[in-house]
Amino acid sequence: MPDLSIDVVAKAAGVHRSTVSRAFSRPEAVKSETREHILRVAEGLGYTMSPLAQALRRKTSTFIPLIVPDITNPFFAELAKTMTQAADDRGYQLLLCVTNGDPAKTDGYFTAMQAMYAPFGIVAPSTKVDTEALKRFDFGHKVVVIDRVEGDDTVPTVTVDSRRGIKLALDHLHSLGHTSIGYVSGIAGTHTAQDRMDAYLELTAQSGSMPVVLDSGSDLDAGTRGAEHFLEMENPPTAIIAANDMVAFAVISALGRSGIRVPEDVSVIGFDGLALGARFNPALTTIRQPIADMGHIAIELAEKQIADGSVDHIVLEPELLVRRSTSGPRK
Amino acid sequence: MPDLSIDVVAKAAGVHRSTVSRAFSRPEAVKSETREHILRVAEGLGYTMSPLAQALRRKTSTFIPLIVPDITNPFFAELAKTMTQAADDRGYQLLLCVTNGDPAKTDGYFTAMQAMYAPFGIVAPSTKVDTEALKRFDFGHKVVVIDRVEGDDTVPTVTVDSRRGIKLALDHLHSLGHTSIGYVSGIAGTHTAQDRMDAYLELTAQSGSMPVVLDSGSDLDAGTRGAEHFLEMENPPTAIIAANDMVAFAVISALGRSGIRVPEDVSVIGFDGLALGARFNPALTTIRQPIADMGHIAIELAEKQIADGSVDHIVLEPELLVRRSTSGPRK
DNA sequence: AGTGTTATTGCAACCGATCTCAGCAACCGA
DNA sequence: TCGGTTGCTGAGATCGGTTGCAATAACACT
Repeated sequence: MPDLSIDVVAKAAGVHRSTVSRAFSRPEAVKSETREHILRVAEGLGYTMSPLAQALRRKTSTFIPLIVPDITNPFFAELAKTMTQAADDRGYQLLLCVTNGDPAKTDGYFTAMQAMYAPFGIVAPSTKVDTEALKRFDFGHKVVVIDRVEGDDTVPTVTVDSRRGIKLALDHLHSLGHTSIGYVSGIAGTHTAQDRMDAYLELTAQSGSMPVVLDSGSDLDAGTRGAEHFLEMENPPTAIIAANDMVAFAVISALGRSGIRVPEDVSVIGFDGLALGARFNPALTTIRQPIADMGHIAIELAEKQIADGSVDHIVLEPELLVRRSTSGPRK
Repeated sequence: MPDLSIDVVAKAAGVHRSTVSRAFSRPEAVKSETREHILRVAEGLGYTMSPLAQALRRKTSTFIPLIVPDITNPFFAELAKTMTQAADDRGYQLLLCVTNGDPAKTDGYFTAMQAMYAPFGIVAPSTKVDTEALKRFDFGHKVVVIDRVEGDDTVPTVTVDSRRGIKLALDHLHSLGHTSIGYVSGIAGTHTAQDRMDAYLELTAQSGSMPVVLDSGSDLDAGTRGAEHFLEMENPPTAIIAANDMVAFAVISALGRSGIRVPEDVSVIGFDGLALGARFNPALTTIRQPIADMGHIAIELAEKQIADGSVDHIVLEPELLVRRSTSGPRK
């Protein structure tokens, strides 16, 4: 395969480089028969334009980084999946960047994304977003954040209404007859995690019951610790809200290890709506986040910001997904 | 932030472009004090080289694509995670490409990877690898496959010894007293999936028992169907080997829905060793694949092939990971 | 001092595109 | 028929680096 450059196509089609370039990138600027001829020749040669060269010259590319802390977490995996699709649909190439929670790495990805002339980037954080860090980078590069951001309206965000989600969970549990409902907090130190916790505390207080926070840690073992705490209680709650599905899994697993059954002995409800939940034992009742929508919207927000400079903050509605991990309280 | 190019650094340091270039890319070709001076100036300016421009000129980049069918599948997610790390360590940038099993997309990624001058790529397939497709692309671009490849020794591969893994599972189950052991096949139509199945069939026959294939499908619902099949049997096996952890999850979940408990009523063992398995209910006994090693080795194989043209086929040893989903057969 | 090496650095072409500007036809109205 | 548009294409500079080659300086040796 002899190196295929714009010049060989040009020669083969008997026109100048610049005409070939236009035939591809600005079709209306070329007589249509010329264009078709060029396109045909290119097709025959199996030619495609070099995204590198394009990016270099245009100072803008179609690479768009998605920065996630941990791809092993199914929430981010599902997000990545739908976003790859969404990006593809619009002619972008998603570059998945995994930071493992290391802020230095996040920084590195930001500079890399600048160097690659990414038109914008998406960040799904595991910690509260450092808006200063965001600012440090040439703000010609837009970023949209999948979380709430505090005290800074200049960056577009997508989130789901945490309070509403927790309310759905609480209502569901109440309607099943539960009155003592515990809470195990989330994996990450995000605003979202914070919001869910706050919502739980407030709403529980409002309904006149006592909040029971089984664990408020923010690492992967919160679920396990929450379960341990539960086991030590004299009067444990009859239901547990987990701040996210992964934690719910861990809680149920740890409980099961001690012979506590879900939902017979205690109900557990998650938050996320992972596909995996349907295959858990028991299938997990949960608050579903519209992950696919979040992906699409994140990209739309970025494009919108570029187009007209507007900075939106979209808040999506979660929904209750009843499966098998919740039932009436044990008598 | 005024556009930072090699020229502004050169001017600031009082040397020529090419010297700056060499200071970065070929340090030994520059007098050490000059180099240090340049580096210091660059540092002060916050300058980094443009990977795009470098790749364009050098006709080789540090972008290395990892092509996976589905990032939502924890096996691939874990692979991606360790590979990002492994790639990083060696100065590569991993580009995660998700095909959703679409061969056309795979093709697309291949051409894209050529265009980006990727030195090589890694493919973790969901179907039998189409070696023809691999060949169609300029073979200057090396590919290493994470699966066995049939009838073609020109592609480096990494796999784990399927037969050995199945044997470990069988031995474990036998040692617990099981004699009737069923099998639910894997998600993907890979050679690996095939090998596991074949190994099960052969080894079971050798031990004088009857193989019981509960489902041989290759989609996500194999587990569910396998469980249904199990429930319909008059004399169901007392243990089940699932071709991979995800299937095992589905089997256990579906069984649980019908009141069958694991491991009390039936033992289930998976294959993969996903971290998730530890948080399943019950924690999953499984055959662990050294996923992290596979990632590192894949990259090493690629580098080795580039260096000396050698094409290796590495077969790794799996290991038994006993958790809670297996126990003695029910009396 | 004269000559041969070797270590450094500058020059300029090149990678594969884009884009401004200028040139040239064809076309329009007067 | 002539000046003014308009539509299309070619020239050539440019994006941010790399690299072979030439030039110069420094050093060694006879």
